[in-house]
Amino acid sequence: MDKRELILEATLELITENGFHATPMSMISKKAKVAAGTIYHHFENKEVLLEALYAESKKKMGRAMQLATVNGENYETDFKSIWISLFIFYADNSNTFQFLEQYAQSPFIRKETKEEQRKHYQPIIDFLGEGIRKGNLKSMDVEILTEMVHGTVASAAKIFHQNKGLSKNAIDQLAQFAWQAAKA
Amino acid sequence: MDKRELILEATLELITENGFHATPMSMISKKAKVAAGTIYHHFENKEVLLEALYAESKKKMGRAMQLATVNGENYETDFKSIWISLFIFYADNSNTFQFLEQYAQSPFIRKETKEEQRKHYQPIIDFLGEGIRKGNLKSMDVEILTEMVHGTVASAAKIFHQNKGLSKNAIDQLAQFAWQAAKA
Amino acid sequence: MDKRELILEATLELITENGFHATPMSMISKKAKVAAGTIYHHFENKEVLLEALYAESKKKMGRAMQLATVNGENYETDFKSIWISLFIFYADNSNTFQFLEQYAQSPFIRKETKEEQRKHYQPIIDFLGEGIRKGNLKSMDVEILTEMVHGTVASAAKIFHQNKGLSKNAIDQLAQFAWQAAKA
Amino acid sequence: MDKRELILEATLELITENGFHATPMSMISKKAKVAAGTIYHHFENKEVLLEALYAESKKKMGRAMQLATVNGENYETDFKSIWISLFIFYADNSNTFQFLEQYAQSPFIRKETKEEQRKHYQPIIDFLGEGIRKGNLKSMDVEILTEMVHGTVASAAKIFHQNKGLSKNAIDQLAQFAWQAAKA
DNA sequence: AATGAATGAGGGTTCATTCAT
DNA sequence: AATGAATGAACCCTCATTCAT
Repeated sequence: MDKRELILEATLELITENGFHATPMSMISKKAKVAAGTIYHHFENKEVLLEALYAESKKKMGRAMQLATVNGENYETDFKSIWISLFIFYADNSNTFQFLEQYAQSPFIRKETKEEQRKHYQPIIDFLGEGIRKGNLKSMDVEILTEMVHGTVASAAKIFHQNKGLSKNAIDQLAQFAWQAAKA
Repeated sequence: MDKRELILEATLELITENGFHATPMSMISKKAKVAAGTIYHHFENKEVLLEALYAESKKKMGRAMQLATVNGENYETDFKSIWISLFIFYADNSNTFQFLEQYAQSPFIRKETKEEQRKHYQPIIDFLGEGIRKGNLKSMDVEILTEMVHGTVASAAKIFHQNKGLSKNAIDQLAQFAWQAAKA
Repeated sequence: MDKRELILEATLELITENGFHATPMSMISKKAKVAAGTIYHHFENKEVLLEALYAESKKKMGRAMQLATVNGENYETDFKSIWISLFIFYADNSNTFQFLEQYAQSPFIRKETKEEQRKHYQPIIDFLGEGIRKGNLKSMDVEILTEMVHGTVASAAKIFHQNKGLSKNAIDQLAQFAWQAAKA
Repeated sequence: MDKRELILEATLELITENGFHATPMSMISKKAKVAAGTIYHHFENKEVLLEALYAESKKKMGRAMQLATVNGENYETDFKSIWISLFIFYADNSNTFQFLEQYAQSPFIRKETKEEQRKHYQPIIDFLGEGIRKGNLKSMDVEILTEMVHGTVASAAKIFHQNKGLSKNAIDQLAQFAWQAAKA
């Protein structure tokens, strides 16, 4: 397996468990079964490693949302489909979820990196923007609405991980929670 | 001013800015204008200092919510009043908000500490539980509903701090967002 | 004894023996019988430690030259007296001599530090300048003459240390060597 | 061009600029446009590379002095001719000069290597020895005299490089400085 | 209670060297 | 002969904590 991949994986696991500063490079190298110096062949330093992990995670999140079945016939159905896709991604990838939550606003990630990775989030912004224009959603600033809707997914995922699971019914109820909040 | 208070204040400010591990005790002692050893007269070690800060912050949050005018006449009005009280506390105390968000789930805070500080949160759980029983709110697990509603406040506060402000109108709209989500 | 002094002394000894990069801070701390961190209480980092040592050494050199008996009656006698004073300092302080020779032009010492420490050398420049004006010495650029005369002292000191000693006679002969070179 | 030669050249340039320990093998390999491993095909390790460079440099110095026109008619003229030949070599090859000055006494060069490379210096020792015997030069230990005379060349070269040049006149004056110092 | 110099374990990072290709 | 990814020991430096004052 690619060493770069092994390092990123070990980093994700350790960093969500211990936090950035409580995860020494030596611990990462041990978990990745790689020499300490090898990490530095692939990542300039610890910060760059973190940023690479952030970029990788955002990319995966973007891909997950594109798996939602959106056919444009019924806005509510499409909305819930996207909501559930993201929820499932967060539920299935607890480390990635925690990592993104924790580092989204941290000073470890440079503004430019965040800006650049925003592209993976653009489709959902567009979808909500369209909903606002068409009158399906509340007439709000689209950035604010996006943040609020995303907040409902994040809260739901947090509950999922605390509970170590959630029934199909409960998930649908939470999607409904989000939909009623956002709809016009 | 009490040295203990000065230390806690300096810690809050520095830790939200830099994170736990990127905030040396020496930096705290400098900001608090206190000798390094003095911190250890008031707090056994760095972790204990953090836990004390957590307890203090939760207490303040609890007090803020008790300022809401809840008269029991109209459930929706009371719901929004509490929602806005908490939001205002988070808006006015950005460091405390950030700190609680960041460390609520971090491994730095021992489970027992978290459990103990839950008491400050009990009134709102009771209020929502009553709403469910009375049929004002969705019939959901009260813990789940509480987490979801709290999530809307946290998202709103995050937006407030990113935007560096939010109009009265926008705040009311966000309270409405939460209410429509939660109501039966 | 002052820890700062102990550290400087250990550094001088080790650095002349091994060179800057071959002398780990851990080695210095061990020789000075001081914890590694203690060095950093007295010197910001390794480079600053080196610069402090340089400044200290230049100061000592300046003091040594002021011990020469210069009465202004006979220029040749005064010239040789100064020459021998500096020679004796270099002979008696082999480490300081080696250190100054080695680091005088090294990139470790910042230009500003060198400029600043030049003051300890000013008296001899003045003395040689006066000799040129009065016709006692060759009519040359005073900086060049100073460098050449200093070179003779340095060469003599090098010989002294290689030979592990030099007779009074030989020293006088070398002072004479320098005088004949420099005199008009 | 021969890779061995490229490596030696890169090493000379980098080592005079940064010093031995501040010049990683990777830096040398990059400058020489050669893979890291390739250096180890030509030189057993870093120390051996340094010693090879030392030997090469001493050889070049020896060759330069042999270019002096020495016809045995006038000792003073021959003395100055040799002095100037060496000076010109040091002036033209600033890196080699610096390197030899810096590493002549350093612990990096083994005694045996230094002994072996002394052969390139033998002709000048013989020339000065003859001058002493014939009464042209001061009656001194020939090794001491050689060191002192060489010191004047080295000082002159140092001045040359600091000044970034020196007039023909000045050079003659410095040769005269050396001659008056050494002559009987 | 308060101070701050001192400690030394442990962190991020570098780099001489190896070895499979 | 030549390559360059990989190694891991060793470096500089930081910082939680102690303790004599």
